[in-house]
Amino acid sequence: MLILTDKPVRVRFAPSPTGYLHIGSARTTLLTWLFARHSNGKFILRIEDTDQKRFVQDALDKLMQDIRWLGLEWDEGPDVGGPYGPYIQSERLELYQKWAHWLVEQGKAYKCFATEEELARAREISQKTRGGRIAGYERIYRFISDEERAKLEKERGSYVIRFAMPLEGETVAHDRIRGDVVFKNEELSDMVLLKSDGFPTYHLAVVIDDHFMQISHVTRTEEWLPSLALHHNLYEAFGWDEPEWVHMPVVLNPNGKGKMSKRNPPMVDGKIVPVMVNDYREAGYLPEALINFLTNVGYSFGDDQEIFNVQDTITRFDIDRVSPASAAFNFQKLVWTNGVYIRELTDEDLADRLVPFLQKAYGNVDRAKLVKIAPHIRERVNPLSEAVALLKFMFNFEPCPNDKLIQKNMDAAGTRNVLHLSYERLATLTDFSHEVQATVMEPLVEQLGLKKAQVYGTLRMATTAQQVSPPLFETMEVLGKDESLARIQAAEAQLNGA
RNA sequence: GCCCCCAUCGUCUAGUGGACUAGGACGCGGCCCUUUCAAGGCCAAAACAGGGGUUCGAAUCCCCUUGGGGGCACCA
Repeated sequence: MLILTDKPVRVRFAPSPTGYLHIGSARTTLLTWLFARHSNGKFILRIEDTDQKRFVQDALDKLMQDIRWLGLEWDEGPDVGGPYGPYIQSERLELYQKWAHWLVEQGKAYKCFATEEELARAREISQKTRGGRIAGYERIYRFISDEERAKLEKERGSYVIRFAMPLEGETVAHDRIRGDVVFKNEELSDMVLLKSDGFPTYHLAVVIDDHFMQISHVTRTEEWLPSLALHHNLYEAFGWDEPEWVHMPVVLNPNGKGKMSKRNPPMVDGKIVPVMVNDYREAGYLPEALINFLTNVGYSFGDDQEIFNVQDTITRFDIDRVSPASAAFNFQKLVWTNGVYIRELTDEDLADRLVPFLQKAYGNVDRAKLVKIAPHIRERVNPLSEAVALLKFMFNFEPCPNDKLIQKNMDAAGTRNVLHLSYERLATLTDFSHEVQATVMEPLVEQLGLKKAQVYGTLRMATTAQQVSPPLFETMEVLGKDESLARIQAAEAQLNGA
């Protein structure tokens, strides 16, 4: 692909601080960040808080926390500063106001005094008389005389500033991954640039900030494509060099119907698929797995490799390989990817990552024990929060009732017998390793003429009270001889009492 | 409704006019392994939306249709 700009790469992620980070935003942020890192450019975080009505306390902190958790560090931003600050739009109001009025002076924008009612009426008339077309209905104050304008300003006081779009011809903007995008000017509206409260709209703020922050490439999702004509014309009106446009595909629901949305959470296998990055962290998805997975939503390296680390991803990333087509969120593949990463963790690392989940559920946890059990649960905890249920027997053991103790095709007497004989054999061991346990237990199974599932199932229920647990002998080894035998004995006693 | 974007297995995708009897991965199905649950191994099913062109030759280029997505605010 031909290089359209030789300016140093400076790209930004510009969220509106309304809550946690959306998984779709995370994907867009990731691709933007990869582009910056690959190009040795700058990745900038800018906060677009120009809607006072949507202000959410704490949202900024949550947002930054989520982005950092993913490992997408920014070079310039609200907390780290930088040469083009401030990086919060509400702190840049004067700039927007100055340039909005400059456009008015140049005759490229105008003050609009329309009330909501006037606008509604104009829209209605436009719809009726123009074959359903509503573009342009808002131009009621575009062509009035200077005298009228002065009069209205005196009478009404408040106004918005609208951009005067070209009325005929075409607007053509070039997108890096879509090529030329053509708009018929007669279809376009005069959008509001400066609201009556003096705050800019997104359209004005984004163009001014991107210009003054020297943004080289505007990366955002497809949702913004319809306003590309406006932004393109704004650059022209200001007489500024246009950045390169890069409109990325959106992330759709797992079923491909509609954007991922937390308001209508997608379902897979009857379960809700998390939409916010924060939910993935709390469920126990590894950030590196999320990054790996997200890289392949709407992007691919072109080979058959599925697992790659961040460093390789940065090195090999090529923005021209971003697909123009929207992509469904393949939740099952994310789960699989997460499993791959979990299995690659060392015992220590896995234990460390497990601690917060177990601590939350059971209070203080013994890390040394976790390290010991780690190899036996590695392929059984995906996401990590599943460890809470799987390891309950270690941290909050509650003996199981007799009916659970008694296995398929067995009765109380048989079960008691299994427990008793197992106890006797295991009690003789000085080495309680799982290998040695097997050497005494396998012959017992044969001697009893029972199935392994029956004998081991009985012991599993006795020692863990769980239908599902790590492998039995390994589990008893970690539990220790004393504790294991005590539980077996207690189970037998419980059965005797019945 | 109008405007914009998009179109290969169920899903993510490879593919940039001949190497395509279309490759990989997830998922699904089967078999194996197995003390539960996983993990793992092997095998299989599964797609170029349709129609016109262009070309010696089209999954690849063009047009139309259809389908999907996005947008139509003093929200971003």
